[in-house]
Amino acid sequence: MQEERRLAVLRAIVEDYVATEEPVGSKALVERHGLGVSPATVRNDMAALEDEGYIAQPHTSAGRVPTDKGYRLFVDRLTTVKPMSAAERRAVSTFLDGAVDLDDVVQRSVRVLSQLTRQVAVVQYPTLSRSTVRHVELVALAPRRLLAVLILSTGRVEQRLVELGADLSDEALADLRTRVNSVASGEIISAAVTALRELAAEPPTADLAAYVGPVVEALAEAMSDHRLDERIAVGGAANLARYGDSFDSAVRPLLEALEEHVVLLKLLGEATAGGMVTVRIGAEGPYEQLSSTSVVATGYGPTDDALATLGVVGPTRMDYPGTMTAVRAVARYVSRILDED
Amino acid sequence: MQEERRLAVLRAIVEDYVATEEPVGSKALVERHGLGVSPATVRNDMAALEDEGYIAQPHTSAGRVPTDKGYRLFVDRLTTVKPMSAAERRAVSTFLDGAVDLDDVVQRSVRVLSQLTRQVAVVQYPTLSRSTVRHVELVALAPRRLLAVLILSTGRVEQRLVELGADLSDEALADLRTRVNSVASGEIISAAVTALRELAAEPPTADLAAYVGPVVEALAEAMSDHRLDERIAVGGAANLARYGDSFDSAVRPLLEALEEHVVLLKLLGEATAGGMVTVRIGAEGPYEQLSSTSVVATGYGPTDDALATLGVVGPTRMDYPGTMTAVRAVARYVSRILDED
DNA sequence: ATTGGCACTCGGATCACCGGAGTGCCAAGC
DNA sequence: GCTTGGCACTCCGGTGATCCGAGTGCCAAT
Repeated sequence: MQEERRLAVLRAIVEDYVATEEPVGSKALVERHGLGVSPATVRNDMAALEDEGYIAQPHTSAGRVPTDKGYRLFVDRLTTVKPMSAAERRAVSTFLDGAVDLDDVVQRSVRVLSQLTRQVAVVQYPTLSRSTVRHVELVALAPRRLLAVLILSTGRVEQRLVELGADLSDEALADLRTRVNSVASGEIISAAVTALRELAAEPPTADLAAYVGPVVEALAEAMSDHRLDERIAVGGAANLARYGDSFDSAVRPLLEALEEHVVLLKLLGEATAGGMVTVRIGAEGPYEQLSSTSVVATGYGPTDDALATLGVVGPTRMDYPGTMTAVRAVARYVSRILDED
Repeated sequence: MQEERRLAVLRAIVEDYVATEEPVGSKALVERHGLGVSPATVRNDMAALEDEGYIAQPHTSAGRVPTDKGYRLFVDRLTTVKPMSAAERRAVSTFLDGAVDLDDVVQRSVRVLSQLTRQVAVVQYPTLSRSTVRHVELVALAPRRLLAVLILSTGRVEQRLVELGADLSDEALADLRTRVNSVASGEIISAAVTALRELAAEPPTADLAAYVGPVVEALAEAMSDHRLDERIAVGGAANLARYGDSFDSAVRPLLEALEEHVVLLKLLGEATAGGMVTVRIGAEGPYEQLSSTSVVATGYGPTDDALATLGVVGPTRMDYPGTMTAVRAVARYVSRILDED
């Protein structure tokens, strides 16, 4: 069946090109891979593949190079999952296990991911929207000023200063504290916000009417602070130095993107749950200038639904199978760690 | 006086080389700058400058290029302070004035500095060691667990969970809170740590003996957490794309350094107080691999003694006067902003 | 459908060549 | 004693010309 062999040829081309970074010709192909046909046959297949847009030649009479479409087919149908070596696996787990807090987990993830893939790694901090409120604390700093401390299930702590319109008694504070916690603790952020707003709309006692407003507003603001959703860690930018050719055209926009966290987030895309790894190849992404870079990403988080996204960014010419398993593995480990505490 | 003219020649060489990125020859030199002598004279001066090691020729019969030593002399003696344009000044102040909190101030500083200098900007977060304790708050979360919140004069807030060996009464907590604040509030970090340790060593009441230890330890640990001293923001890495030539040799190690915050800190060097800008040229720095990059940095902070360091990193071939004024200006603005609140 | 053969293409390396910018030095001039 | 014009020399960098080889497409044979 020649259709089958054509795909084998495409796979071989992709693998060789990724390994050598040079256009691959028919002869070298039959030598390096054990497909039992002659170069001429392969040439016919290549011509067909080129007609269908899976490969292209940079110049007449040069070898073939996969197109975005070719990579896409490769990723979708030709990838054989290659497991990580035991050593790699061990390195990941021991390195990540040493983390002391959320920041550290993210930091270490970025590092290990970039080293594993030799690519630029990007890890989004766990999103607030999916996490739950563990506890709310209200602390009187002065008669008319208090500190609202918000502790989330992800381990993140946010605090806000609140100025009050009237002096606050200890009893009222204690009352407010219990009421706030009873409606918010254990709730998903979004649910907590609405519950708090309801509380503010109908103050249970006249005593509280003067305080509940500003306190709830401060908490709601802290919970939905969008700047937090945008927090991102980047690592392994030095790997960009391996781009070698096509410098100003490829690396510069990428470096710019890495500093624009909003852009980066859009690049990573929506978090995908359940161990699914998303691959965006070249021009499939949202940014024209990054048409020669691919993104391999996946969601991660305690349960099955993703809390945030993590992945790597690299040239379209990258080792997709290896990168995908690395991304998947790191996501799994991070999820497990976040689950523990 | 020929000595004087020699220096003028050196200055002209540096300026031209920085502007054109090409070795500068005697003829072009007399044309572009109005030194009223002939090329031959300049050639003699150049020969002398070369003997003294201030300039060098990349190849025989090419123009001259400044050496590190030449840049050093230029920076030390030949720099004329060039003030920023009114527009630039306005841009800096309006951009920085929009900052909402400490993080934002640092973030914006990095951005404005990198845009101003078209170089990689580095800003160290205000060091804890110089800041003072504004307030300590202790919050009971459970009978045997409390949250210690540390508020610093820089606006930074740190919190630690503390597990206690025995149940804590409200009265003891209030007592502990006042005692801790009375010895720590307003003190420099280092003084606060020692004062707290003394408190822990000799508990004033038997009641407190069981709690004061862990609480003080948590606070002291938060105060002297060295990871905080290492926090750094980097921006403008995309400017590295302008390096063009000498890529793997120069950009790669720099990208690596930018991720190693410890390295970066060492690179920035000690904070210098009082508006003094430090310039480290090429091999003067502590890292061999960064021998073709220079660092322009200065301390910044509310008063005259520096709280932290900020600066830019770029190729030895950079516009030193412009960069120095930009760094100085940003440091001044940031200092002022930190002073306000 | 596959394969060997063959003519053809074209990119990239090599080499010779040349021009021009720049230098060093020397002798003449102020 | 500087400065300057002149001059021979060097050598980098660009421009062609040439050549080699990898690779292709096509065709006829199997």
